[in-house]
Amino acid sequence: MAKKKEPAVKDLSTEEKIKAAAKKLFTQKGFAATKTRDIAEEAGINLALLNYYFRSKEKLFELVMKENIQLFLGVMIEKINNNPLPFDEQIVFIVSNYIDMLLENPGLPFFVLNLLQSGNAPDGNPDDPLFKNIEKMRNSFLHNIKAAMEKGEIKHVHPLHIIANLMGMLVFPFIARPILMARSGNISQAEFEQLMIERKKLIPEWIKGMIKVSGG
Amino acid sequence: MAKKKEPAVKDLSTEEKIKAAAKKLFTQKGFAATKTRDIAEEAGINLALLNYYFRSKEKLFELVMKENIQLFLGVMIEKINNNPLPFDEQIVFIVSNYIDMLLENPGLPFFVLNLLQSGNAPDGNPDDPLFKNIEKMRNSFLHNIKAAMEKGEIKHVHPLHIIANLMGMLVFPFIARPILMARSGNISQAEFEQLMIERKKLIPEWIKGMIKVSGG
DNA sequence: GTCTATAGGGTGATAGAC
DNA sequence: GTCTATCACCCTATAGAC
Repeated sequence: MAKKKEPAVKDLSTEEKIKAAAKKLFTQKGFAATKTRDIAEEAGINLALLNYYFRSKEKLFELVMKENIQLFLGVMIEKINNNPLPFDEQIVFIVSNYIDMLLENPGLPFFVLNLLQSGNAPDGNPDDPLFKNIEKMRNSFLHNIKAAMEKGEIKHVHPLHIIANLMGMLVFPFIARPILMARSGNISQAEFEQLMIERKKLIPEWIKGMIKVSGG
Repeated sequence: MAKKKEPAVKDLSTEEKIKAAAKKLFTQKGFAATKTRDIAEEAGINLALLNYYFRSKEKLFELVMKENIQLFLGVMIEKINNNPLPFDEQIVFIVSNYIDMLLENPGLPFFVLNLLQSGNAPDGNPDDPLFKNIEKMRNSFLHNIKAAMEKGEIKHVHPLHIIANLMGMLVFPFIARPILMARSGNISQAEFEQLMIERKKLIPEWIKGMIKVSGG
């Protein structure tokens, strides 16, 4: 904390500039397709500085990308684990927070998917701490779904259907945005965001419709 | 058609072997992360043959990947355009065909997303014929949604919500499969397929719940 | 048609001056 | 801390023998 002397004027340090540029390019194009030279150019710095601050392209990738998600995941896992909330309201909470996060980091889902697909990313294997944390969140939520089912609070379907639907509805618009916003039917940036905000209210309703105990 | 002499015994020609290997690797790891050397090895042929049959890595990519989807898209677009079916049944048709296709080509969604993300793929721009065809399918479906709304057949919501939800529920399990099938909660290959087959029946029901005219 | 050998170009990383 | 210059490597693509 006292190690580094920050300039009074916060005009983004070289280190921060690199991180920002790297984040942009990595999320946009994935690991393999991003060149260190592109990052240097985008940051307006010299190529050598990249290796001076971060040991390697891999290390930079790991650092930059994970900083974002891990923070978010930590909060979510904690909230999902300690929940006295009825299931309906858990959904509302998850949806709202997720969409807020995605609006701020629209490139993140694609990055995570790339990571999971293994091979494109430097450590896309299941032992990756990020993977572990996503799995953890999944398991916490899975646990809550099962609990709600046993209480008769929600319908009996395979819990993975619920997770797949919830996650799909949350994340898909962000990765398939070029299709949704296709040229001819044109949709502006503002309209896209408006739709996503609408979804904060709609997704919980849709999910509720799926899990509602119908028979009594 | 008469240009090339096919061997009587269909023991996969060198050309076919390359295409098969390329398809596997490209869908698995994306364009940038796939090396021509890997393709050659996977196909059990010499590296030079790859350039002999297909002019370049790019050309091979384009050819191999698009062959699959374009065929499927053509059928879907035609069916969606000429449809005397009520909206409910259109959904059933789309869902059923889509899931069948995805079970046969599980790597395809990720490939398309990579393509759309532009930069990773050689021609991930919106002028790409594949992109055009996806857009075409989207627009056809969009048209049908609007028609059904005007007939009062379904509820009034922004049509893109419906498309996003339908596509998300169809496609997401295939791209996020490593999460759904995560280690600890383990799910086997067979169980995954079983779930997807279940979804053929369930997704139309869920969608129906979303678009049902409630008031009368 | 299939191979070996290599050209030709780009990428990540570092040495060393300032 | 920042730069220039350069190395060592790996990749795609091709020339040329068989």
